[in-house]
Amino acid sequence: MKKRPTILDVARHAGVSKSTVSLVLQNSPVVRDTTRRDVEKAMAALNYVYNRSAAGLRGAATDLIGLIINDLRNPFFTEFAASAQMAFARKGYSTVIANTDEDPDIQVQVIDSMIEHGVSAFVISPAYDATPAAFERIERAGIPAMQVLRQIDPRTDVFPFASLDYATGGAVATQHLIDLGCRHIAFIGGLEDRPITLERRSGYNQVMAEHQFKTTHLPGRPSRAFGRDAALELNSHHKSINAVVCFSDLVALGMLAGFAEIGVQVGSDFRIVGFDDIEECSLVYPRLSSVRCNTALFGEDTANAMLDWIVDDKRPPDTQRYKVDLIARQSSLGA
Amino acid sequence: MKKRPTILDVARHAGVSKSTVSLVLQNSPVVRDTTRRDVEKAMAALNYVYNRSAAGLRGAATDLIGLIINDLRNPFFTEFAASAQMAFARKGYSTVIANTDEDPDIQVQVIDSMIEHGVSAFVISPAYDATPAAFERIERAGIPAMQVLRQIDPRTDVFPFASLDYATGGAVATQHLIDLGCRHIAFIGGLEDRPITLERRSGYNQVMAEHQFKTTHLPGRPSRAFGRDAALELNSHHKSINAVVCFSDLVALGMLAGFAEIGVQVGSDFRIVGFDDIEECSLVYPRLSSVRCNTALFGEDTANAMLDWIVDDKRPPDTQRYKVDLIARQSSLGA
DNA sequence: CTGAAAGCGCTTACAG
DNA sequence: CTGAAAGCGCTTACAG
Repeated sequence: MKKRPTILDVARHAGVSKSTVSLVLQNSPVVRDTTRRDVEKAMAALNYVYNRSAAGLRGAATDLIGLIINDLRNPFFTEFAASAQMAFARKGYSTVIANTDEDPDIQVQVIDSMIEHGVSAFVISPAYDATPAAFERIERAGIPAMQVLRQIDPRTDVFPFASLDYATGGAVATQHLIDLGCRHIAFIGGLEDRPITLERRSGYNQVMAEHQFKTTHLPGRPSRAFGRDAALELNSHHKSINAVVCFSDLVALGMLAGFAEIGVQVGSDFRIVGFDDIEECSLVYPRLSSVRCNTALFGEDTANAMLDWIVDDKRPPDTQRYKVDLIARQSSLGA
Repeated sequence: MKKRPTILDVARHAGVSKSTVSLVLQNSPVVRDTTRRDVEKAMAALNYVYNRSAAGLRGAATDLIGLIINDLRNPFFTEFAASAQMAFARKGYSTVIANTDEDPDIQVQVIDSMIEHGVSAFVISPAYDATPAAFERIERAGIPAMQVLRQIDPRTDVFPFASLDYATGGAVATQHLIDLGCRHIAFIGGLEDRPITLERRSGYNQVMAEHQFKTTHLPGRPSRAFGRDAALELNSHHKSINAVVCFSDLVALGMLAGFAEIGVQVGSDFRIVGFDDIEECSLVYPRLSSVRCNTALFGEDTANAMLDWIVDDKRPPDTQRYKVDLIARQSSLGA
């Protein structure tokens, strides 16, 4: 673990001054091609590695992006994070990812740490109950930050918000079931009072109201376990319900498992539409209808929007809603 | 976005020299408590943020760990990465995560980038077909690195390897099915010649050989889609097979879906054991028996092993195999 | 196009 | 316990 060569070593080896080496490093057009080649040869020979700490110290912007995710184990967020990270990587940016596990304290801690590391931007899918402290620190540090998927700080003029058009998704799913002849449709899952629950359910509420159908909501955690319980619950206490829009695919998949246990035929006896369209939807039996959020594209677009901001100073709109689509499959259409 | 205060500003504000501030920053015991308090008050008042680039430049080790994952979208790797990241975070280390998507070129690129950022260690679940270039660069940079889950570089004395005891897992799963009376057991899934496939299958092969039972292997991608196809395939062309050890839970879950489609009762007509024990196993119907790998613990232990290495200079063993357990559920035991 | 010089914000001996 | 000084490896004007 001997000392690494510096630009001075490279300069000596190539027979130029260290400024010239620095210029080559920055791809300056001002350096003669032959000189550039000499320098590059020297760097290769000496096994030179660029020291970003030194560069950052002198004022050059770092190419580090902080990506903070409330629940990295959830496939939906994983997909988002992986897509964003790869989009950043394609443009030469490195990503520091942290999972906060919905813990506001961890969130503050990782934000502080990333600020110290000099990240040049934040993309945050925040934990709920985040204290204002989290965003305050970012604001004081003057670092551009976007909130995605959950709007915690109301000042979207400071922290632009990007998410998916959940309300429309809920509406389209509900209308789809009505078009199939369903009248007794429930909305299953989602923790009460959470913005995302409210958004997804608002579309359902609105369409049901338009048709003057009665709404039913069984709130609950967005998990398979809750979905399974909900299926059993509906079967014993809400016999009239014969179709559901689920808060998430995990809930819908749990319901699929629950109905399989008690022998209810999903797709004919009972129709289900999930939400998110995770990969598994097209692979389970029966195939699960779902509102596709195209998380991968969303992650990529968010990354690019952020790069536009920090590179070209083109600030994203205060609020951006990406389109969602209904993917109809066996669980609502039948076999 | 005004300039941030430096230790010099803090020193002035607190009426001490900047060395003293630096000492406080490093929690040196040499500073008087009252002085420390003054300095801390000044830092709070000025909204001081520590500049790690500057510190790193002067020689202090960075607290950055590079975590490189071949497929971050796979829940198994997500779980590993999230656990490792959180274990690092608990000890005050930040993690740069990159997903290589099995692309050796991206892998080389992110390794280079992380070296430039001065990561003080690498934990790598490498892409297959990685050129030796990837590890060579790390070696030349003299950065401690562990390979996990896949051993690409044979020099485990340089790059310690940590994984799970897959061979024993395969053996235990097979023996479990034999204990239940099965004789015609196949091993389903896993790409041929991949080390992990060979390891997981070797346990199966060995136990089958001990009992002088005939082995059957249907290789294939570790995906739900392949599992579903394999179920149909077995049903039409391998009628005698009535039990399987699957390469992964995804394959097993796919088979569950496939058998559901064609009306085969899993748990009685046919027994299935998966591999990995992802969360979903205990939530599908029928509950899926699986070889539990305890990925979360593995991720945490790996992180701690790495910290022992870089903090206390306690190098991990060349090869480490973490224990796996069979979790028997309905898909093998019956309802 | 290239060189010499100053300085980014810290840490590290070294005196006191 | 605290101060003054040097230096980490770069970048950035500024001359030439």
